[in-house]
Amino acid sequence: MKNKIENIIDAVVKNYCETQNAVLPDGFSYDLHPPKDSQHGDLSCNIAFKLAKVTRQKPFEIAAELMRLLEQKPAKDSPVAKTELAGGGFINFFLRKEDLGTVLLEIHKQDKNYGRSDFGKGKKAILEFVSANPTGPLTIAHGRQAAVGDCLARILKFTGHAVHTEYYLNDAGRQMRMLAQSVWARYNELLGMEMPFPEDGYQGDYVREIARDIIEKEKKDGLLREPEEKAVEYCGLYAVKHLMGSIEEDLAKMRVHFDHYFSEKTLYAKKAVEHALAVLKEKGYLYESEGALWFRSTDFGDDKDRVVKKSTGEYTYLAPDIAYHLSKYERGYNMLANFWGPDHHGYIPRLKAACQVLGYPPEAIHIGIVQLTTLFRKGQPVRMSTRAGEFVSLRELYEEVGVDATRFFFVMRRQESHLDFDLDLAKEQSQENPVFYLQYAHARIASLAKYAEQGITAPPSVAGSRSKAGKVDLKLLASSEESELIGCLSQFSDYLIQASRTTEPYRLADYLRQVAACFHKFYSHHRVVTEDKELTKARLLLADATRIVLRNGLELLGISQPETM
RNA sequence: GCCCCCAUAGCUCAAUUGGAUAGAGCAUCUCCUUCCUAAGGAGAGGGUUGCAUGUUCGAUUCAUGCUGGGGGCACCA
Repeated sequence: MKNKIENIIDAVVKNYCETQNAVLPDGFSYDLHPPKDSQHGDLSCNIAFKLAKVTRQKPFEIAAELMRLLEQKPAKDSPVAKTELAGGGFINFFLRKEDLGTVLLEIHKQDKNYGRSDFGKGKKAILEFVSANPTGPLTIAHGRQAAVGDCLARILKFTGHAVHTEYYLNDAGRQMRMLAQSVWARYNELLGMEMPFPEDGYQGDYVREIARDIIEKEKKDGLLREPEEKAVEYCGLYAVKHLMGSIEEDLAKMRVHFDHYFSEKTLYAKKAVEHALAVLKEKGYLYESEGALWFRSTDFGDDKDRVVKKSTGEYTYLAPDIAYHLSKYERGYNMLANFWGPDHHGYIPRLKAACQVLGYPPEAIHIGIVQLTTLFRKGQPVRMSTRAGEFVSLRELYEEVGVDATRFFFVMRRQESHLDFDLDLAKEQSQENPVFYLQYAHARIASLAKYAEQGITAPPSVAGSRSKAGKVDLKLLASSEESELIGCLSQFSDYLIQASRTTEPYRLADYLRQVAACFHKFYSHHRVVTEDKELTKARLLLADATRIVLRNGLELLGISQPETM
């Protein structure tokens, strides 16, 4: 429906430009969407204001001229019932009720595909997120990154991108050695040997448990008789395997899927780091100073140039990371999105710089921060500290409040904003809980459909209304609540595109709340199943279209869609 | 000291690439159920969008400065 209006407007604008001898600049665009105030019509357009910039004429006069042209050459088959000039230059379109409602038939026809678009045009996107070092269980912070990244992956797929998700596994650095040494120290301690615990070692109980596992399930006290170097290495490998197992288990429980776990180690094995630095050098962004190798990241807006190879001959963290991103480029991904914790804030400019050198245009690079979460219990913040080993793990969270609430709370705010997570609210199965508000709407519709099927007046079932959808009289859905709900449902795809463009899944969560609110409002104002069979049919169609949007939307958020509550 | 982010109702947050009278939820108060799930709905109160200047037909949105809060400034990862 919107497309039809767009075509009409485009034709008139073309016509107008010819009479004015005006040429539209590149990237010229205008808005066409339902206005906040439904009194302003079903679709509102700001084209006159935009044209004013080009032709330097008054918006109101332009709009008046456009209206004149519109009336002069009315498009055949136009769904527009009335056009109105208002607010100093807005052109408002009022659609015929029966045309407005055709979106409901569209929703039924497309069903699980309703909301899909080709916005991404098949672009190959690679999403990297979580990428937690396997030095402990996943934390709440990782959980939010997981939820945001996974939702975005689902949304990008739905909006026409070829999406690949990856977890970058730092299995080669100093923290790995520290983990190995920590486990080795606990191993010795458990066997009654004297051994000081490493100064910056990992204090958490899980380290001791891993050491105990090695003793009980694998080696008994055998490691003591091996060369220390080998024993430590064994501890490290065992710990990584164990921790990654637990991490993957958490992610699976959270319904977060990764297509690939990319090991940092493999970069060294393939000499990929040398290769990457050679590329930088070839492009002229590498230089030597004070015995170290530097990347000239300041050419791309970084504060200072960055060392990639220390004077000791070791690589910094940045070097393999550049190699990793070169691999993304060489594997053909033309859009990349990374989600990191706030501690990586200052690291963004240098990696963006690197990605640009490697060949990515700036607009294809989306490196974003997912801010921290503070848990609240009884109005008080819950203390979390990884250092002391007393953190609240992601597992504890989703086991306490459930995966649905966990995922929803994690994505319901813009990811760059700090999140307050009210544990009591998330567990409460009540009106105050936003995730239940959505699920309740879905369950209500399911229940409504069941009721309709066994209704005394024998109205058509929802399934039946689908097959006979063409016979539904859409004009009957004329109340403001019904129009509002229809308008809301028709915007599903717009919001998904917006979420894709900004890489912000919270926009979908926000939209679904609108859908649920519109439905609840409609439901409480109008009885769906009545003696009036035609009206019942139309309203059931509307309810079922709402169900489809809610289901598709919740699916994209990775949240279940209960039939009963 | 330098750089980045944030500042909207008492609280938590929205406001569609700059659009019409800045909206929800919570909290406070009032009301709605012989009838499809009241886990819902209707209404009231609550705002100089931190301050100032500028750009614009139009600014919560953009620019500059200031105030207040958070984070970052490694040959760490």
